[in-house]
Amino acid sequence: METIGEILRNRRQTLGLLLRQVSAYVDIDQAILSKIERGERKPTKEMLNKLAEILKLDKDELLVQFMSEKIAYEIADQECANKVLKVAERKVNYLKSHPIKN
Amino acid sequence: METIGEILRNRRQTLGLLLRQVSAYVDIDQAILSKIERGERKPTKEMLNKLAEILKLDKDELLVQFMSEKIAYEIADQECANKVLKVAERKVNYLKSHPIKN
DNA sequence: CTATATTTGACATTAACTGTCAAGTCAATT
DNA sequence: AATTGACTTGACAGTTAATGTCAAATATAG
Repeated sequence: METIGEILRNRRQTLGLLLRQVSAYVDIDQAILSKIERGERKPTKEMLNKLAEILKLDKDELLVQFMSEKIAYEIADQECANKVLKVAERKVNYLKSHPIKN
Repeated sequence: METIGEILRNRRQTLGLLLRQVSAYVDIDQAILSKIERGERKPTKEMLNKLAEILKLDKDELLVQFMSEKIAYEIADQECANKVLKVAERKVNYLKSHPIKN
């Protein structure tokens, strides 16, 4: 199972790009990109979009990977992780089917 | 669909308890409990456990409600919310089936 | 009106997150 | 071994977010 960081790093290397080049495009310090690739920091959505662009990855897919990873790590230690996800799904559908929010 | 806050408040009122009494048991300021019940603040897991005790609610169930609500609000605005949950489930199962972490 | 319950907001404290930078490691090359 | 280039690491400062405390404001009941 590939983490976001691994996806980004593998893709970057496949394309033969350097940290320096990618981080310049995304407009962040290369130290940050390095940390993101190693899972030490989390990218913002803006960064993700830029990364998807330069690495020619699907933006939505990358976002899904990112958010699901975040959630998974949040709850993986819980006995009831799967139940949490099931209930979350019900709540999401409820929220979606129901009009305005704040 | 009942929020955590509503669950707590309804239950407290059903039992005829005052904010003051419950907050004393949980050992927090009653202003905080008031805010929790109205969704303005999030309880910690410790608070949740104490609340479950004094309100005679199932701890695990309350935790599930809490975490799923948190997740639902995090992603409900996303087009791909359901996909995120599906992928998160796969990741959770992967993490669980795989030995140690950090 | 007053007494009790709850809500609200200002405030201070603390924790978490961010980006920047310089020094450090590591591998390949000369 | 010294140099070079790519990447990593940790200290630091700045910003934002979360937390608790308290007193004043509202509301509700009697």
